[in-house]
Amino acid sequence: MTDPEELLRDAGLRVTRPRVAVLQAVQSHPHAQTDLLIAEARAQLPTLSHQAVYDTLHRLTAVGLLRRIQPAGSAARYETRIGDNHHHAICRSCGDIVDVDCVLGEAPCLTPQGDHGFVIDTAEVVYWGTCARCAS
Amino acid sequence: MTDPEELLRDAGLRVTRPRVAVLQAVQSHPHAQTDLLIAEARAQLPTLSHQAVYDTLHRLTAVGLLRRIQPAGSAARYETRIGDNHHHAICRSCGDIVDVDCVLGEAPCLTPQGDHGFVIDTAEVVYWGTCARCAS
DNA sequence: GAGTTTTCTTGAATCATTCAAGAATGTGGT
DNA sequence: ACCACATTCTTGAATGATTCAAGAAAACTC
Repeated sequence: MTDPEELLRDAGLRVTRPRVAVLQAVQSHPHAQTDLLIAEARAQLPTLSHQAVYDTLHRLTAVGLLRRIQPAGSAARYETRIGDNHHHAICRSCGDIVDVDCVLGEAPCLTPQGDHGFVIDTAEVVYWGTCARCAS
Repeated sequence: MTDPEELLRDAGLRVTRPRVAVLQAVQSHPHAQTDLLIAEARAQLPTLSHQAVYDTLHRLTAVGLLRRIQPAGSAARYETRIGDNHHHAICRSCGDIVDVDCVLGEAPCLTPQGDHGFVIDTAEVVYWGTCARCAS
């Protein structure tokens, strides 16, 4: 199911032009930063305010339609692939991000030692390196 | 070896009062954010500028004396424990960070599948959850 | 189609961080 | 110890992503 209107309605949110435009922008540009999403959404809806995009991204993240990624040294990024415990590889050179399915089927490190009484709900893994293009 | 002056000299850096004060601040406040480190360093050196602290933190990170951590939703944090591939558990409620030694002795997920040709040098793991105090 | 609530626009504010230029300080050689 | 030079520090302004606030516009309900 990738229809923006349907996704919004099923999440219990009002279906508005700004929300549809933002969701489509994220769908077609995975891992994009907010400023690119603003530009993309404005291609559909030129009068759209940046604030509406910020609001929408927060809202969609809160209801679970989007996942927010905030790698060190980068502004926030968003993706629609959620709930499958995948991780990310980030290029130190160009900042490009690709999805990575963890080798270990299950969430790998969910029971660390010496956790000081933490109740852990998520293990987030980021692979830092150099992408194929930058490596050559 | 934890003597600030010696550490700086061995790293090939000039030993200055600001650098000593900043390094001591990080040593005694692991995972602290920059603003706290500025305050702590100023307890030793009241005239210290914030810019000197930023410069010093960058410099010490570049030469490997410090490690920078930038969890989602937080300003940059620094620690002196480096080079041992340890990870962090972060409390969603209070933002507290504790060190965690990974269950798997070796860097756990350094050979992900479908890496799209990435040359990966580091796997960073962040455990998100609730700390003991906030859970009660 | 009217009312109510939610959402959007506009414009200003915030915060961590960075930039830039001149003053101060550390270090190696005499 | 002192000098010269390079590095580092202070000061003050600028940046950029994000948030705050108030009124206008648009959805959904009946």
